Amino acid sequence: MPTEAEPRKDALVAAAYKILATRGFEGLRTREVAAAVGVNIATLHYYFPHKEDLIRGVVGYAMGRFRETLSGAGSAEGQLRAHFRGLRVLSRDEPELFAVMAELAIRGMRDASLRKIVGGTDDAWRAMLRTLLRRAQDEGALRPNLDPEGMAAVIVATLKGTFMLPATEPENVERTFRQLETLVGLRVKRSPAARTRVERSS
Amino acid sequence: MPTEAEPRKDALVAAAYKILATRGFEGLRTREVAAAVGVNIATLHYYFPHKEDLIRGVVGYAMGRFRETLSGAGSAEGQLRAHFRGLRVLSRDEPELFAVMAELAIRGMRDASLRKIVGGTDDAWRAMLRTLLRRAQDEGALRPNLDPEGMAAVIVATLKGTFMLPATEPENVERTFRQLETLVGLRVKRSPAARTRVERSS
DNA sequence: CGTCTAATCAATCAGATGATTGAATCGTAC
DNA sequence: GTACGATTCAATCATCTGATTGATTAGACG
Repeated sequence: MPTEAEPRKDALVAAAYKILATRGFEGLRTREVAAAVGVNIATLHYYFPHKEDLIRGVVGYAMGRFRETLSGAGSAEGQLRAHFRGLRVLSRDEPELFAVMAELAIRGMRDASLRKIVGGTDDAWRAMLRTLLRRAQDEGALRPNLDPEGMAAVIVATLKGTFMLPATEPENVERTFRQLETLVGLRVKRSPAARTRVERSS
Repeated sequence: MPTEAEPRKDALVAAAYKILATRGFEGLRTREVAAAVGVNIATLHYYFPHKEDLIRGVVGYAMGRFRETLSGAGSAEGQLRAHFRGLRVLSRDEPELFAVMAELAIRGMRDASLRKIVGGTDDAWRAMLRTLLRRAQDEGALRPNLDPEGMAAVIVATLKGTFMLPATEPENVERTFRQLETLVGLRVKRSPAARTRVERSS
């Protein structure tokens, strides 16, 4: 357990994480991080010689925090549902995580080593979804005419756009979410003013 | 035409826009903006008393630049196709615009007035897509069992996640794009092991 | 020419910011 | 209790950064 080994170090990372979530990189100051922990700036530099080192600490923490949510067990359909539910809960209880991830994603555009980390997590996420989709499809729980690879890419992109760049009311977030589930086949189409006609395109 | 009225002012905004795209808010310095135009800092402050004023200028420029791409004429299906094609081209020729939009979207989380602007553009985008989808649907060019409202939300979220937070290789961007078009019905399902059956939902 | 205004610049300020230094403090081993 | 390594702090540095000041230039107008 690396947690209790260096409490001060972890506290500094946690404080930086919080500030990064609320103020972004634009407003991340070493002094403020130290103050939040109630520690002298020199102490911060004792553990993290350079600001960049502290940032790497936050990156590791945030990415690990997110990767935790990727795990799961049970049927593929169940895991899929659990994954969606988990994200919904996460966005409600811990929106800071998405704020931090967004900051990191953007910074990754200018920082090759960070881009590698963020991209890796992204790829892992997409790979997990692809596998889950394929398995759920084999279980017969999903639309059969669905490309798992492409759909996984769309899901990841949609969730990133929804949770990491939420420029609108929560109602739109929920609508996006539901539509995504419908597209995958996890949700029955419940159109109230539904068209009962169904044109055939072919 | 507000463009040629104040060339220096526009040049400053353009320079700030460029720096914002490459360095983000984290690396936006008034001195650098002034230097890029070849002008004294005091001159910058003559036109933009505060840094925030300059930023507002960039916001207006970027948002206007993006809203331009939302226009269109012709059949709904044609407009939809044109819209997707336009975004593809834009992401290839002018990725800075998406970088700036991402910066603004994130900053909007902490700045109410900015959030209003970004959210407004977002809403307009979604509304346009919804209308287009509905019309294309009436034209019979799209899957009939598709909720325009929900699908518009998903499309916007996906495109934001894809272009504004591109943490992966371009190949994934293209895959996401194609899958999105397939979902809407703009692209024939070219699955080699294709299913010819078409399920009825009701 | 003289005056007024818009535009521009060199020089500078005040505060912020990442980082360093040298001196405590504290617990542990001898 | 002395010595030593690990922590922590007060004080300070060097630089950066947004902003201001006062002077200068250029053009318009009479």
